[in-house]
Amino acid sequence: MSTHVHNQTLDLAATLERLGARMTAPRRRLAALMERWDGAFSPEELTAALPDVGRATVYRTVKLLTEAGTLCRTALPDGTPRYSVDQPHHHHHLVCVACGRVEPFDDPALERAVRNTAAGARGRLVGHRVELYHRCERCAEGAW
Amino acid sequence: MSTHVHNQTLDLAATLERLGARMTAPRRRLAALMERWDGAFSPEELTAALPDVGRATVYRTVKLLTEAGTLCRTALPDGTPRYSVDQPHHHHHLVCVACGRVEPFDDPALERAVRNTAAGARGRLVGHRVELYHRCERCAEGAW
DNA sequence: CCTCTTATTGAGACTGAGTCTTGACTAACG
DNA sequence: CGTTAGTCAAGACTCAGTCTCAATAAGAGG
Repeated sequence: MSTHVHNQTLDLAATLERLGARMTAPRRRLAALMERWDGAFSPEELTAALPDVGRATVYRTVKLLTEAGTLCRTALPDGTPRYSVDQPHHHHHLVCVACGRVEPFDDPALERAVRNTAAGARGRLVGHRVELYHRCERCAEGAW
Repeated sequence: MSTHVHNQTLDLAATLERLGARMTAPRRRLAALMERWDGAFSPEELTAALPDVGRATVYRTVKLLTEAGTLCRTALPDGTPRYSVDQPHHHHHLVCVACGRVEPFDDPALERAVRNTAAGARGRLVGHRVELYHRCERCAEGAW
């Protein structure tokens, strides 16, 4: 049993292993940062937090982890990207319109409703996305 | 009764009136184009279709109409913008993952489910968005 | 350990969407 | 008509995201 609890959520080593990719310092630093990040983030924010890691590397790593299914990408209606460490199961997003924080949630009743709606739609359904916009407790208090 | 049926959906004249803005040739051309456009569009597509209208004008007009509530903006998960002539009532989007076409839909049962989920969420809910991704009939046939 | 191969890196050039600036134009109204 | 303020097109600018390339270092095999 080691002293440090290593990143279980991202499981970087396993992911890279699976992809046949190398474990490098920038990747480790990025993974650690995402892990301890509170909520969702954009590549820009990661770059700002790690100025000595090249922009290209940040974008490459985020893309890599997204394709590996480790990260989950979404976009606000204005197109701003939000990445978050993916929940292994199907889920949706609760987005704070003030601070941009994204929390995952899921609700079986909602899923059922979506499936029912889908049944009525023409064509082959391949997926769906639900986003709830709110003002989180923190922002509601602060009256931003 | 005039020979031409004018744009009822966009109701450009009324919208501009309401904003105290002027009715100009580029705006008329853009409105007509959006009106006859099949599905959702991006500013880029409008620009390509009307090469002699300046890019800035296209973006300004789209922004104007969006703020006026005449257009409705959304973004695919990859951030690509999709604008569509807004339905006056609350609705959601059925997006074809192959051709990018967006159709509005609404479903009272789904709305109820969202409202129920919202009731369980912390903070003040200010809105929601549901997107169903499918392969539309046209694309399903064509096997794109 | 050492060496070799090859993936990965950071710097910076590049791209393309979207915005801003500017001088010319014109809609709207008297 | 004449005036004037909103709007126009062109093109400079910005900024996120991608690509190129020479230098570096993982990690496998000796």
